[in-house]
Amino acid sequence: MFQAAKQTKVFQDVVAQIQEAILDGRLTAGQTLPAERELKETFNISRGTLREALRVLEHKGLIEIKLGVGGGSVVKTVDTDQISESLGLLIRSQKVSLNHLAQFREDVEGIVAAHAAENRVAEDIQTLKDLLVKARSCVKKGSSHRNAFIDIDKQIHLTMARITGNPVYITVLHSIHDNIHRYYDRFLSMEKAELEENYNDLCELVGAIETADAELARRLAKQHVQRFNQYMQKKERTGRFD
Amino acid sequence: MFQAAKQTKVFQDVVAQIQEAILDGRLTAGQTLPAERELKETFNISRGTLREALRVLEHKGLIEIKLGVGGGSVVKTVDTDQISESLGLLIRSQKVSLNHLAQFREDVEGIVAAHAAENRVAEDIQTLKDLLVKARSCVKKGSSHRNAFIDIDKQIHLTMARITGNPVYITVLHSIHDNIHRYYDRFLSMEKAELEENYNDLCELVGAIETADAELARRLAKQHVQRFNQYMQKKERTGRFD
DNA sequence: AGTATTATAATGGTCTAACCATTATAATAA
DNA sequence: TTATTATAATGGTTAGACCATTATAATACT
Repeated sequence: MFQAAKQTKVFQDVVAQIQEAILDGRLTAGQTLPAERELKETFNISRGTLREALRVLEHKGLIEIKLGVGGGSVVKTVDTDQISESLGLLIRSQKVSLNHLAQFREDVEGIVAAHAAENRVAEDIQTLKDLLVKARSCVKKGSSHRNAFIDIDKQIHLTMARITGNPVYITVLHSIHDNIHRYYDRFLSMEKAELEENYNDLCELVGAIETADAELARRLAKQHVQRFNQYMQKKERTGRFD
Repeated sequence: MFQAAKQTKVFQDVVAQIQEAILDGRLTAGQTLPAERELKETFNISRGTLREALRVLEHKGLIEIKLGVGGGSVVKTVDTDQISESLGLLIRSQKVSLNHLAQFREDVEGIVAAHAAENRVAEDIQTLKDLLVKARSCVKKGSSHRNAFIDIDKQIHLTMARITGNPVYITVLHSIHDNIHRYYDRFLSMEKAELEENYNDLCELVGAIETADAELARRLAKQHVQRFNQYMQKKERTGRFD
C-alpha cells in the first residue's frame, strides 16, 4: 500500500536539492555554485559528503567542476553525452552488438530523412549542398581523405536531424554516431570507388529532400546506411584484428 | 597534433580500472568487491577518494552499494536505467518536449511493429494474445482499471520490441515509456469508450503481426500511438494543472 | 528442542581537520 | 612595458575517528 520513503543518505538529498534547483531554473547554465567550504556550511554537512554529491551531479552532466582560483562547480547545459556513454556501456557489456546498432541506425536515418524532406526550407537545402561540395572535394582527393569524408557524411546526417525540428532525433543520432564511429577505424574499409558511390548516394538523398519526396528520401537514406554497414562487414571478414 | 594526456585525478583512474575490469569480464555481475578499507589499501589511496570513485561507478549503473554486514560494492548487470535518467534530464531541462518524444515514439513503435511482423514465431503470437486477453478483462471492468490497461499496453509494446530480436529497440522503447508514463496521470484521459477503441487497435495490430504484414503493422502501430497522443493533448487542453 | 531476543562484528555512511596541487590575479622586478 | 614571481582561492587528497545498518552468532526464554 505504501512505498519506501525517506532516502537516508545525506549526499542523495544534496544531489536532489541542487538538481531541482537547476531543473527549476533557480540555477542557470554558467552560474558558479559557492565554494565547497561554503556549501558544506549551507547544507550543514561535511566536505566529503558534499563532494560525493558533487561527483554524482558532475557525472549526470549537470555541473562541471573546475580547478584553481575562480574555479568551482559550474552549472552546465545538459547535452547528449550521458546518453552516449550509457549506450556505450550497453554495447561494451555485450548487451548490444554493433550489428544491432547498425540495424537501428538504418531505420532511424530513414525516418530522419523522411521528416527532413517534409520540413526542409530553402536555407536547409543550401546548408546540405554546401556540405556536398566539401564531400566532393574529399572524394577527389581519394582515400587519403577518407576520415574527412566520413566526418562530413556525419555532419550531413546530423543536419538532416536538425531539419526535422525534433531534438530527440538529434540526440539519438548523436548517440548512435558517437558509438559507431569508434569502430570505423577498425572495421570500415573505403577505397576511392566506394567513396564515390557514397557521394552519389548523398547527392540523390539531398535531391529527394529538396523535392520533398519523403518516401524516396527514406529509402535512399536506408540504402546509404546499408552500404556503410556492408563495408564494415566486409572489412570485418577480411581485415586483421588486434 | 597530440591530445590531452594523463588524467591527473586519482578517483578517475580508480573508476577506469574498475570499469575496465567489469567490461573485460574480470569482474562479473553478482561479484562483491573487497571492502572499502581493503580496496583503499590495494589502490593505495584514501577512503574518501575511493568513495568518490565508487559513487561514480554506482551512478554509471556498474555497481550497487549495499549496507551492513555482507554488504559492499556488488557488480551489477548493465540496464537501461541510466539512459532513461539522462533522457529524463533532457526533457526536464526543456531541451526536449513531451510532444517531441511522442512524435519519436510514433515512428519507433511503427518500426518495431514492422520488424516484429517479420520476425515473429508462433510462440510470440501466443504471448501477445495472452496479453490481449488480460487487456480485454481490464476494458470490461471499465475506466477504474485504466492504469492496469495502460500497463498491459506497455507490456505488449515491449513484447513486440523483444520479438524484433534487437535489444536496441527494447532499450529505446523502455526509455521512452519510462519518461512518457510520468505524464500519463496528469495528461492522459481514458474513458471506457476510449479503452475499447484502444483495445481494438491492439487486436488489429497483433493480427497484422500474425499474418506477417509488416507494412500494415507499421501503420496500425503508428496510428495506435497517435491516438494515445491525441488523448494526452485533449486532456492537456481541458484538464486542471497543479 | 525450538523460538524469540539480544549482543557482536563487519560494512558502508559521515564527520573533522589538516595538507597538497592548480590556477587566476596581484605584486614585483627587469 | 613586459616578464617574472608571490599570493591566495579553490578543488584534490589524506588520515583517523565515530555513527548507522544489518547479517550472523550467542543467549535467554518457553
